[in-house]
Amino acid sequence: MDPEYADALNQAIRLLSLRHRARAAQLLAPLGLHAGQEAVLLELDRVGPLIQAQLSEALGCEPPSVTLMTRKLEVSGHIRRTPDPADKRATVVALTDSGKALADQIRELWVTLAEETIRDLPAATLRQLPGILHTMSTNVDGKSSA
Amino acid sequence: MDPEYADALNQAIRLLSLRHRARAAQLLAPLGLHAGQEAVLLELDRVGPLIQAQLSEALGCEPPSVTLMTRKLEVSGHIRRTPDPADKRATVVALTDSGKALADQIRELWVTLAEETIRDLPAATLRQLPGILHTMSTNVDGKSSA
DNA sequence: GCATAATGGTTATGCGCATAATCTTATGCG
DNA sequence: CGCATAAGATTATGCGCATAACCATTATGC
Repeated sequence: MDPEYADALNQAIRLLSLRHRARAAQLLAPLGLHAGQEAVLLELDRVGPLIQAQLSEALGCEPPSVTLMTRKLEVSGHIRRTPDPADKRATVVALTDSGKALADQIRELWVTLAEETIRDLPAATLRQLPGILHTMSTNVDGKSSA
Repeated sequence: MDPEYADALNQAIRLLSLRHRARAAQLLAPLGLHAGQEAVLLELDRVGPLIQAQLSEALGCEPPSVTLMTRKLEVSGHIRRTPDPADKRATVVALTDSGKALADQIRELWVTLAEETIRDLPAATLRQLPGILHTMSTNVDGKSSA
């Protein structure tokens, strides 16, 4: 492959990551949230209470990160962490009412973020875009291939 | 816009960011580099010595981040930081020989990373992809609009 | 020509991510 | 059973990013 193309591609992905995350942080700040925490709330709102291991899998980040993030969301009052009666190792994490309310607000913010992001892209591109991004994610995911 | 589409899009971007960065980190680790440092070396290799403010602009991250990253790359011996004689506030950053050699290796790694990333994507998509990513980046970049 | 603003850097602090090591509980197998 | 192994979670540490506050230098405008 052409090294210039490779460089342009990797750089573009890196820049998009930085900027998209930065913009998300701007939008989430008024809610008292930091970028990354919204994924926890949205996931819990989608599928209900989860074990931290399941949450880790869903978020695509490692267990230690989940421990710290959930702890902070707990002290903020948006999440409840209770020991799993069926498995004494596990702790199940669930949304509080405040967390549910926040999830709704996040979803609204995310519509505006998505609209900003795709501005001026043709409709045909928009139809393919989620699939393209998903393909690239799984392509580069070490856990599935290796 | 459809909230589900927005959610899927934002989530896909977040996941791609995490995974692409994680894979980059895996590839860079044997070189003794951490994800993010490669951008410094590649940029300096592209355009030559830079003031930190210019580097900050080019990398898309804030000056304090540049201070810390360049310091670490300096102690690793891949970069030289010298005071700018023309402007006593500025410090100019340049690659050492070791840094140049590393930049070459990074470019090779980035070809394999890019090839992995775009596996199974149709050629038509590949032609548009850099433009799409760039459009989204600038769309979501606060500094241009706000 | 001097006060004021703007620019370049750094320090301090905090968050999200990572890996490595450790502890506890579950589970599989002889 | 009992014991080795796996799985869930945490602690410690380190990096890349951010913002806020601060200092030193340069540029600006009356």
